[in-house]
Amino acid sequence: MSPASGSYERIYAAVRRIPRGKVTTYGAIARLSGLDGQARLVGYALSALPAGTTVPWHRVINAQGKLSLDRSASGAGLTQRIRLEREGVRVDAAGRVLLARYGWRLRAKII
DNA sequence: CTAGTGACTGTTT
DNA sequence: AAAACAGCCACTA
Repeated sequence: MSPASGSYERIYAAVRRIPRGKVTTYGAIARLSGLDGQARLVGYALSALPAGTTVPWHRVINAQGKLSLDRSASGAGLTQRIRLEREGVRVDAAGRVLLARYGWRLRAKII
């Protein structure tokens, strides 16, 4: 891998700013990275992360408050869930998180 | 160069 | 509440 694209670095930097025990959405990371409206690109960048990365990618979930990797609960999906719970973030059986309680910097869009 | 794809999102069925 | 649509843009073939 080595995309050599500066966008990835900005995305990773934004993800590292998420405090422990908090979560945020792909759209919010995109905005913090100067890539407003390009949530898809954030997901693409995270999928390219190496295995031993220090980037807290597990704190990034979708705008519906659910884990995007939840399906089949295997591999990364299970890892994300375990890491979140270890930080004190409660994850629903359906892979849902209460953004109203654990969300980080999600205002500034409503009204 | 074109075409297909995706760890997304908001709106409309 | 769940599914379908369309918009968005970088990456790969």
